Amino acid sequence: MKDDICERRIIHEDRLAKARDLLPAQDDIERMGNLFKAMADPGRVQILMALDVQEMCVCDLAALLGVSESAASHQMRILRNMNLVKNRREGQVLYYRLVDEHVMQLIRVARDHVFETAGS
Amino acid sequence: MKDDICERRIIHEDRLAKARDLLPAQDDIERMGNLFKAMADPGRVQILMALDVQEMCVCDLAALLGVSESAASHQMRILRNMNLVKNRREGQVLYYRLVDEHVMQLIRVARDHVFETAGS
DNA sequence: TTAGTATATGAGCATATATTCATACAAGGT
DNA sequence: ACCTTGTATGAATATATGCTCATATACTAA
Repeated sequence: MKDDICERRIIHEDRLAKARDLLPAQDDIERMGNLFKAMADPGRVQILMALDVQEMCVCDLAALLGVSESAASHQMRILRNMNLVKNRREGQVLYYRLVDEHVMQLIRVARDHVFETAGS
Repeated sequence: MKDDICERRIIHEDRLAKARDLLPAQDDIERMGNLFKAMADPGRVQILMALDVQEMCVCDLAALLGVSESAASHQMRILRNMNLVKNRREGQVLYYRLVDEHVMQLIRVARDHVFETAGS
């Protein structure tokens, strides 16, 4: 039975074991990465910050970002797929808003971090 | 004097103005996006979660992720550049750790979000 | 100094991501 | 029924990202 990390140096086996112990399932890790990926774009950060204070429709958001409505719609799909926003239809207009508190918590911590580490 | 959003529909000018008002400078938005970008990879999420409980060196992290040490080093550079980790040299070994509380706060909120929206 | 270990980094390649364009769908007005 | 508006989506293209490989650097030991 071959060790799958055979050819690799391991300086601290204990730390490795401890790390492996506390990590969530690969599937959850993947989803966390995807969540951050959904926020890993300045346009989408702007969208989320804007949606924190009010509902907005796609064409408003497109105007805010200065991009086409198609591009904005693509962004919204990414945010929807990652469960960051939900929408409500009123006639022809879809109003988007954040799904829950988590999203804004992430935004706030990120903003704090950026402000505190400014210029480093 | 031409309006720079001339050809675009704007349904709610008031909301647009309000959103523009509260948004941070473009530069900060950019840095927030880059922060999330730094976390937008399952491997780096694992690294950050591991570093929350203990210092680890590059070869430990490479073993944890099951990737080459070069690949791990590249990941660490990304995390370093975005001010998520710092290191301490002890002889030939560089021990990495998280720079501050923000990083783990982001990880925790993301994990909560993922757990709560599981299967949707 | 020479050799060895731990890590960093640049180039090149494969894959992923974002935008544009064209088109499709959904709702409302006529 | 038709046309218009608001939004969604697929394909194509341009850019970005992550990996590997080769090489460079930093430190230790002999």
